[in-house]
Amino acid sequence: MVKHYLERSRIRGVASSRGGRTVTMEHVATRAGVSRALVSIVMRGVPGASDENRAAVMRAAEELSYRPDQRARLLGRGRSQSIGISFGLHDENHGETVEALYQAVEGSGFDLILSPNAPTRDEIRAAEALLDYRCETLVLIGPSLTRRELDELATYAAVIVVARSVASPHLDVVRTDDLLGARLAIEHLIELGHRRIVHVHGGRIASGAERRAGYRASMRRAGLDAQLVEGGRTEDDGWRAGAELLSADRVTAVFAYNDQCAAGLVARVRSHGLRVPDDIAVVGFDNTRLAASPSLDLTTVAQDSHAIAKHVIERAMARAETPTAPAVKVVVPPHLVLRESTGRRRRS
Amino acid sequence: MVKHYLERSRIRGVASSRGGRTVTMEHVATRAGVSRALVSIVMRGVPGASDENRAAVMRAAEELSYRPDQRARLLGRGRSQSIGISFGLHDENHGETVEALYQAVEGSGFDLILSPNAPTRDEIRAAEALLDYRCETLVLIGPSLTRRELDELATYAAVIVVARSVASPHLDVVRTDDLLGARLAIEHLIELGHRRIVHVHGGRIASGAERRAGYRASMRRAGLDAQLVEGGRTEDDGWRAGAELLSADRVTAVFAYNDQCAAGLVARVRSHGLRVPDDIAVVGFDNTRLAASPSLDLTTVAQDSHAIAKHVIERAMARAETPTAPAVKVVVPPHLVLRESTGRRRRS
DNA sequence: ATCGCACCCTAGAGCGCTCTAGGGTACGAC
DNA sequence: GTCGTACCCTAGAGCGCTCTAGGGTGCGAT
Repeated sequence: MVKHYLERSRIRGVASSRGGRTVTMEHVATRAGVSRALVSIVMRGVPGASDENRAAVMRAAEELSYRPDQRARLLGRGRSQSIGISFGLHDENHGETVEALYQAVEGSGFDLILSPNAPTRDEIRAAEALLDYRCETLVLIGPSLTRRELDELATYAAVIVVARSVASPHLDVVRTDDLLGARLAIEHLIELGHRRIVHVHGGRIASGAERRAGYRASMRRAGLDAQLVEGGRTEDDGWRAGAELLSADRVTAVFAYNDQCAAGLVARVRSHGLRVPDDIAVVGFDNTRLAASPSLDLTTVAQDSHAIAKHVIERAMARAETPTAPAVKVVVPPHLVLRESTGRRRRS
Repeated sequence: MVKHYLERSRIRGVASSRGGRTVTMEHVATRAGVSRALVSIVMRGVPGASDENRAAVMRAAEELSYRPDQRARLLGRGRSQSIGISFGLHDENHGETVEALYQAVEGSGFDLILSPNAPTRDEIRAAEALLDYRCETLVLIGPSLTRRELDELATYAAVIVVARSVASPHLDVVRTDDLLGARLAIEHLIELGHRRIVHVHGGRIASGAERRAGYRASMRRAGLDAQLVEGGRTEDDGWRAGAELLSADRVTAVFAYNDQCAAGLVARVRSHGLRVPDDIAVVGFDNTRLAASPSLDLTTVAQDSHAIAKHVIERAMARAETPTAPAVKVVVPPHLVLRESTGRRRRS
């Protein structure tokens, strides 16, 4: 195995000449005895080359272990054909979506460029980095930007907001039907015989309002009283909410904003000697790995990240065609995953 | 606010002409009344422009809301000056490192390009994507590639392995001193009076061997018997290991492979009515958010991700200068974070 | 023969930057 | 006045691709 990098040269011109580390299309063309343009045709997999030459080019590329330079590719084609993704580096659910996006983009000819946001790297920063790469479309997962900021971003590139609802006419939105999700959770609990069902809500976080509304509507429909307790997205929030629950009267079931919140909550009530689901049933949201873990075994509302990803990519491609088309809002139905935290085993 | 994208044209040439969406250096130069080269000088922030022109260029750029095209930038400079990062999309600890890397790279002139790996996107795939962007350096966080595969990657670009030790002479390594970490954990437990200390280990996972060795050495040093139980990196693994622990004899303390494993373990022993730390003390590794959550409040070995990131970037820059220099192995000391799972409160 | 038409293939002009080489200019020293 | 020397600035040649425009070639139809 040749250590190519040992031969690497600091002299700029050398990189593209024969023998240097960087293999370009030129080298492949020469070796295969064809023009650069034809190599381009073959590498892009478009029609316009004879089977014979196609094979020759592929072989030459293989032998030189040639890989097209992505930077040059993007620059060369007029449109960048790349989709920028801004996501929360520490948000497990975002990771799920990103993974699904990679699967969905496969074979579409588009590239994904990631730009994480985190406590020390805000969303504006993340989005700007994507703009610098001339992404045609910005996919923002669960953004906490204001509507004004989102609209401004939309002046620079097409923007698709995921996992949050925004009414702006300039933004495509793809999100889970949180209302339905909440309804599935509540109806399940009611069916199990619960009457005093509390919602530990997410406050102003993305989707918080929708889940709250869904909870309220479902309770009303069943003729039950809604009872809200402030929660949040983290275990800490759930833990705190748990304390409040313990002091509440005869609560038998809880619908939490998300799985993490539910986890903290479960930990708290368990630490007070109560059992889940016997003393208190719990439903989460998102179906994260955590929910599936045996220590929690949490009934939860699962978002269909594959469907979401599929729609996002479709939207992105459609936008690339017709930038001026009116904004599209896609709502994807979730489904309920039954586990022990609502007594799956008792039922079966 | 003008909706630039509404004016976007499919006609290729138009993009660079005045009035189109894409603002190029040319436009800024014209507006500021200078050459493209001077705009380049100003945008790069290098010396060679008068204060007067510098201001004029900045103003023109501002007015046109110009941002240099990153793709062209990378292509234009001979060296790509970009560092590719491969990380586990679902690994919380990797996220921590990535965030620290973004902070560390700040102002260095280098760019970070992310490529996640996940169950449906293997590490080879992730690394290849980075090669396509002509990253000078590949930073692989906790890779589970074989040494052979790593060595092969090193023939295409400089490779820095993070959070795993590899003996190859072609690979720089930056990692936490796992031996020391294990020692800190064990010595802490011993100091608290524990004698029967079990290690729920990580098997063949990255760092698993080192932490095991550190545990063994520390126990031996204290004249105690080592006792290993198979664990892993997930809560499930910890949960399963917990079962085995419960049947073990008079174990009073556990050192787990990582925080997640510890969490599963704690959940299991608690579900059997045992209390942490009263009946059993637990120490984790990584100091993830989870460890800090009130439901766990886990004593844990904290990796210094900022120091690690700093070393990684330093290494990457040094490699860019002297690709042929011998491999450097950097070991960063961790520290112990005391929390309730080993009885912090009792001590104070 | 001549034309029309696929089908292959290539030349060459970009894409939007960077950076080298070299041209002015101003000013102090001689 | 001449030279040296900073200091600014610009022309223009890349970087490694893509893609349009157009040049063969071979073959069946006329």
